[in-house]
Amino acid sequence: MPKIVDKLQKRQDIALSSTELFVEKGFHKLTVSEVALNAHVAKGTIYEYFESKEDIVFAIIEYAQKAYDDEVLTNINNTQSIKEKVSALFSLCIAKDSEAIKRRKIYKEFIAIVLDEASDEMIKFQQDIKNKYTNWLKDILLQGIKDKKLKPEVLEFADGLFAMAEGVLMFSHIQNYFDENILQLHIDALFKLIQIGDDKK
Amino acid sequence: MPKIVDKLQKRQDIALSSTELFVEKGFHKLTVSEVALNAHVAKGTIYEYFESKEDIVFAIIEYAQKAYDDEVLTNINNTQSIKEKVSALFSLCIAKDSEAIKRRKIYKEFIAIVLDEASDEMIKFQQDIKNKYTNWLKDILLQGIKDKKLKPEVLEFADGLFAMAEGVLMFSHIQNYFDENILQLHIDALFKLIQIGDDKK
Amino acid sequence: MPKIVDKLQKRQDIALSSTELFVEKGFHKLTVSEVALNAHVAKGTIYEYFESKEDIVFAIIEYAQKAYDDEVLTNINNTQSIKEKVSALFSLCIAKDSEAIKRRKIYKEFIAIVLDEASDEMIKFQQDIKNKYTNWLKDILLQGIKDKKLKPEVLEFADGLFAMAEGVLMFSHIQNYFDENILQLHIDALFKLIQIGDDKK
Amino acid sequence: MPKIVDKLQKRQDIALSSTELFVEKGFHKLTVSEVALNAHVAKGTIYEYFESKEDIVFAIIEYAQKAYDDEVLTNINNTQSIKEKVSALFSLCIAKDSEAIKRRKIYKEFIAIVLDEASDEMIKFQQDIKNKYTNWLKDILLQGIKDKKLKPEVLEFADGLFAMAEGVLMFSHIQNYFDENILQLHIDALFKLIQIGDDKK
DNA sequence: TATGAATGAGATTTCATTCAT
DNA sequence: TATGAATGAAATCTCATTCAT
Repeated sequence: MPKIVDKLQKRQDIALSSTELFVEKGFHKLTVSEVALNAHVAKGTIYEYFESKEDIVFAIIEYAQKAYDDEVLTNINNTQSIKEKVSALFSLCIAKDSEAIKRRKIYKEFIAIVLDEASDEMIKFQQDIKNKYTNWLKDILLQGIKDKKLKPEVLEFADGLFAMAEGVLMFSHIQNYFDENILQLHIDALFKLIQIGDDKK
Repeated sequence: MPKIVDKLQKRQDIALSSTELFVEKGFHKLTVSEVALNAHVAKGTIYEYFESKEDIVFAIIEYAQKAYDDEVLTNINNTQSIKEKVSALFSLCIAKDSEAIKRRKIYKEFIAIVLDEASDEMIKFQQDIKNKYTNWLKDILLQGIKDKKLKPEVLEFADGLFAMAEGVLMFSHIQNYFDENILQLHIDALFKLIQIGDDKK
Repeated sequence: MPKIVDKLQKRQDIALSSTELFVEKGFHKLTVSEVALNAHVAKGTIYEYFESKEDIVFAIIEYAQKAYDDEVLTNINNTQSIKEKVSALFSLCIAKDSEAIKRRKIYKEFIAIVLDEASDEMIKFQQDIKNKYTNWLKDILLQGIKDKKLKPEVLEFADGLFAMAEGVLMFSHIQNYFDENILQLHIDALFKLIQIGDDKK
Repeated sequence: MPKIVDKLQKRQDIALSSTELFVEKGFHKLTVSEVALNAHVAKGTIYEYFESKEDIVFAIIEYAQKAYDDEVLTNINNTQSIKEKVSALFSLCIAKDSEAIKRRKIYKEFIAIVLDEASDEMIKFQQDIKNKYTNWLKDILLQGIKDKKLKPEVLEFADGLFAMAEGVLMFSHIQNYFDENILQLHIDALFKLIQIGDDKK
């Protein structure tokens, strides 16, 4: 059993050490040799911990996603207003710091892989993310409804909002696109319609 | 005197003949040899009409997009109600016929390429599509506003709607996803909020 | 018969028009397409006047050599002293003007081809050049002997001098090599040994 | 533990095993596939030891040159008279055995490459050879001067002699050229002029 | 005679993966 | 468990030459 822990640990170490590299190069230009070099292990060793290059990249993505999820949850809990919570939920598509840029790149690379040659495992992963975030979003909105701050119809928009965020991400490499806080604007516009009364204050 | 060839025509012929192949295999698994075989020309001939493999794929995408744009415009003009027009605009993300499936695959492959290694030319192309469709959408919505069928605020949702459609596309490979008419539902939900009066009828 | 003249003329035109190109790119990097483009004829037309790419390049070299030979002869006749005549003979390996640099490049490229894959025709051409120049050189030296300005043994050095000049050429791409007037120095050193008496004046 | 390989040794093995092949075909017609076949390794393996085809060929040339240098030095030391030492130095341009023919071919191919598309590295290598041999030659001549067997002026001919040898090499493929011992004749002629007194004995 | 579209063999190089040690 | 040498399939692209028109 400690052996298993060790294996898992090393797997994670390798994946994490190559995250930056993956961000820079993307799936197709990342080579297994580079990953090995970066992790200070031999090329053959990589295959003791991963089944294939795809497996490596998937692990990188999973670890990054896990870390991001934790952070998002924390941020949601640390904010008060509904809109802030929603923004925290979608920070991937809103934030401008370099960490966010890196994460966007990882997520976009993930989507690129899925779009190009979706494996069942990856599709499942994508679906899980979608469900997880949509559920969190619904929880937030439900609370807003309970607190009479949002109209009940708002629930219908949870999925749509998530899709919108995803769509915004797909344009994020366009020059100046993020300068304009696109998703935030969309959220604002939507909230005008679904908030109850007192936004004017 | 030499054989006279309509170079543009032949370029299109080659691109079109390989569209199916591209849909099946995607950018990375498509080989120039296959394209040549498919077009019944020699490998070298391909390079008389295209500069590189990327050029081939881009041509395939461009022709497909052009054909789709024409169809969309026609469909928009052939429908009456605003909602139908909007649905026609987004038919890529709504339709279920095999032709639509193929087109979705092409578009998704295009996005995958852009996400993975965006060339300026491709980004520009993506941006142009976005602008074109958003403008068409705004025209439709404006008409709705003029006809007092839509609240003026609706204009703010044009970009958001487009992003939403794009996002929906990014999930379109998920099992059963399309059975539920996702984007149509989102549009319906949104229209409830932005239509004036008589939707209840 | 006028037809033949025309053919020859056009052959020369094509060759001459591509001389500059050949100087720039060398045999392996020169393409037949470029030659055609440069001569304002179609690719196929080239093969009406030349048998192969090698044939084109050989023609370029031949015309250049012919022109150079004529010039050398003129220069030899226009100078008085023996040493000047010898220098005129070897101007290819001595001169520093851009025209000379171009000619050196052509000749060196010719040697490169011969060294790499000597065809009988090319070897014969090289041999002819060698014989021609050696004979001219001998004529000059003979005159010097007759005029009692050179020791009779000097005749033995004709071949050696030519080889020396050829060898100097083989280093001519070395940085600063030509600044030092290498061949002229060698000739001067040799003349000290073979001149009769009065060089000190 | 992995198979331990002396990378340098293997690099040399591959280069040496392909020397013959290189002699036969020259740079442009030598293919990496052939090199691999010849060395009984896979094509990919070649690239574990060499960066490019040019790198392979350069290695072949370097190893051949190194071996030749050693041999020349030995031969110089094993002979007594100045003229013999000089002949030993230039044995590349004099010897008639098959080994010498092979070495000439290698050297000529090297010159062809340098003439055609000189890389800085290759030019430097050529220059180093030139300097090395010229220095050795000067050492020999200096000893002759010290021993009062050669006139001091002879030193001025060191560079010229080397150029002459190089030049002779450039004609070495001409039919019957070597039968006549060309360079030896040139050397003899020169020595008549620069030797002190007693050559007649 | 002139054209230029078509050819297709062939070359270099990359890199994920395997496996003997 | 760790290694890293070896693999070899596969991919893109070039270009001299041909030939139907």
